Amino acid sequence: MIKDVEQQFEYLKKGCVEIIQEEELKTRIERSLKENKPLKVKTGFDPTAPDIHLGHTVLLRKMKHFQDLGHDVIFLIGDFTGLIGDPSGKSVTRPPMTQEQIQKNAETYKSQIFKILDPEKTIIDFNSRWLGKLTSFDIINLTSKYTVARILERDDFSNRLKNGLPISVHEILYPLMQAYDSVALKADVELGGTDQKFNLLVGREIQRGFNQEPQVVITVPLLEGLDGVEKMSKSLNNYIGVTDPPNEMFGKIMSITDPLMFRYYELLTDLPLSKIEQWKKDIKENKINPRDLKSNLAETIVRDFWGKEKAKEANMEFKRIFKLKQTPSELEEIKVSKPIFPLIDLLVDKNIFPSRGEAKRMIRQGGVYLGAERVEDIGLKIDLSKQKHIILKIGKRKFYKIAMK
RNA sequence: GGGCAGGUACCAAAGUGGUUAAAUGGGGCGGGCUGUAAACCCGCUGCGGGAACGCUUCGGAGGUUCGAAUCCUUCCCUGCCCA
Repeated sequence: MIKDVEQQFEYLKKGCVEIIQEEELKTRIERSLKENKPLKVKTGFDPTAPDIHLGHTVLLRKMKHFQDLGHDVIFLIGDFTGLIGDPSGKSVTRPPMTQEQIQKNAETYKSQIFKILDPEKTIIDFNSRWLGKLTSFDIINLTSKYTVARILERDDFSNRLKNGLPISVHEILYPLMQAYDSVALKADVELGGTDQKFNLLVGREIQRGFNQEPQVVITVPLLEGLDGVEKMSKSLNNYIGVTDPPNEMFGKIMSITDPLMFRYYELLTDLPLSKIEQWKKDIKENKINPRDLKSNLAETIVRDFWGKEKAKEANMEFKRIFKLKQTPSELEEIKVSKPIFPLIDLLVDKNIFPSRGEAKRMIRQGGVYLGAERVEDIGLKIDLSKQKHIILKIGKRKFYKIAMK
């Protein structure tokens, strides 16, 4: 463990967008060292989306850095604030989650976050523990410590206000509730994505209101998703999940754009910036093929989650399929009970397409292949009476093996 | 409580009695070119049907009409102004 304040500070600062305030962080580190008392570092997570993707790992990696230095990291599951949902314009109050659901999601989180965090050093907590106990009096007391004008400063709110969109009262409570978490935990530091900056700052104000020393706020960048524009999220379906199988993970990374590749290098690997800058130069000067750099990135990331062997295999598999145009060595098998049946039926029954219209459209457009042949006829029947199985290919990357039961 | 403006497909946004399964843009998907990159080109994008065609959609429920997303009634929702 690093005993020097400046060194700790530098270690923590790397990769952050903002630290509010830097001096305060140094002071806290110093005190923590002197009193031999770890800092309490809080990070909140949504209870309804326990599927961790690479976007979350940017934050998790920073949490890990704090753990490396011996500080206490609190993985806070917002099971109570989840009832509100971080304001996003869709101002629906979500039904409360049952105890079982919460527990289940927590377990899922555990199984995923410990690919990065140290299980021994991670404290998992739930904010319903204190938010659920607040009385009406407590809530009024809490709301008295902040003003409407300041709440409405929040980007999302001011935009909606400007555009004549609704803002429900419960939504403006969200930042206050999240802020109260910091009071309840007596947090020294709160970590979050840059989109959380407002909420994190309210935490400081509310802590002051409760006569606590305001937390240091640290923001980390939001990772762009596969499209390279929107932030990575499950709902936009532009994500790479930490539980994605090696081949899938590898493939997804290979599909990103070149600029995004550098972003991923920066935020998802430990490579020094100087190296990354050098590569950018090399590409410009045609010294290096971006494709090779990308497969290197893919292998590096897959290795972090699946180990060296699997990562290598994924790389080879990728080459086999896309470079050598061979079929994957392992593919999803579809078992059928009849030897002869219309292809369309299969496509819909096995949920490859949501409707017959969609399936027909795809065939008409030449996106369906059987074996090496592109399917031309919508009414085509699959015949398994002469061969054991047949390879079905949808688009460029989906493969299935059809065989008799 | 009063006045005004709105609620259209994944999103944005046209359409104000038939020619509208609903313009256009974005997104998504497929094809071509490639490095599963970018850019670019072509196509598709409610459900069923091989097709002809049929069926269900324009906040909800009723109604007028041969015929409604378009007119009427009512309810729900949103924004703005006034109180």
